[in-house]
Amino acid sequence: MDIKTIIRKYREMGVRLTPQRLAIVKSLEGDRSHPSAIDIYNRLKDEYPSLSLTTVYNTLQMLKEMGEVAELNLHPEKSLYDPDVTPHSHVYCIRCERVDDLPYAEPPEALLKKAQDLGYKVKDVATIVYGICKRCGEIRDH
Amino acid sequence: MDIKTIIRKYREMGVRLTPQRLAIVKSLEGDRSHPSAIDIYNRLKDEYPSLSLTTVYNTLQMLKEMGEVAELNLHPEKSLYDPDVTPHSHVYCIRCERVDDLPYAEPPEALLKKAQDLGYKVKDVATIVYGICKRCGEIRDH
DNA sequence: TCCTAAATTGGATTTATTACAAATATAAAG
DNA sequence: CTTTATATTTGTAATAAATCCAATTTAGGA
Ligand SMILES: [Mn+2]
Ligand SMILES: [Mn+2]
Ligand SMILES: [Zn+2]
Ligand SMILES: [Zn+2]
Repeated sequence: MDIKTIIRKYREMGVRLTPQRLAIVKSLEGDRSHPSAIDIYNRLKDEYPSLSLTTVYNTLQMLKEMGEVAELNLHPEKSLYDPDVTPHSHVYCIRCERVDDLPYAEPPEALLKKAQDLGYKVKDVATIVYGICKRCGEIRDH
Repeated sequence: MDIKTIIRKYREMGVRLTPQRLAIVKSLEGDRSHPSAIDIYNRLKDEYPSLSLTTVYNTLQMLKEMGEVAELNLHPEKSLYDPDVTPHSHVYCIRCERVDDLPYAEPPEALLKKAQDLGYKVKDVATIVYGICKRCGEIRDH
């Protein structure tokens, strides 16, 4: 996710370059926190008081279709968004909902094989590690 | 998930054996469809016209805590429930939401290692294969 | 500067899930 | 079998994420 690339793509697509879209893209650039739509909205609403949550959702949807952000389904309540679209995995703290990146690792070949045997055309594989983060572990420990 | 085992567990826990709970447990036994709470509710409401969705959720929650069903978060909209709690993975059709079982496969050691290095106490790993099922592939193909 | 299609906004709507209080029913005791 | 205490169910209301929609605003080309 690189602002210049995205601005160029926007122009190529004939899509308008609005302050809201730019703000969302800028806020996402280099962000490793895996924010939800509401997180992004809350971050920006002071600087853009008229910003609407709908615009955040619309822009995320568009960025997703452009392949510039990935939507993560780590837990049932809400989707998280990741401006790093290179293949990698995640660890998710089941206590505080913290998310950290894990490197890319080749998924077990047997799974892809079996999915194909069942007739599936495989598009993606997600590996999610669930655990308790350092801080949450320490809190419980005293 | 075995009815007799569950009935015994219920008795041991001093939990009442209501017709609703038994119906939900029976409907889940051997079910490989990975139903949502509403799927279960719809299946049973003819036979138990007074059944409430709340009871379905309560019972699923209880079965989850008993370790008799697993909650799957394959997509953001809703949780699916799986009476097969042995470790295994899933393929999810992104067109029709069909879910099939995949065998258990050891997750990449590097991921667990890295999660631990980050300070996480690992509790579980989920591998989800996303793809297009046979039927959905054929539909698009003509 | 003007104009128009595209985008934003705010509010309503949908859908999954949880909360809660009143009604009901399990199962133990008499 | 009847009574009773209380666990459970039910129906409805409340939450929360996400989407829909019509009215208003605005980007950007003419
Ligand atoms: Mn990430
Ligand atoms: Mn399964
Ligand atoms: Zn934590
Ligand atoms: Zn399908």
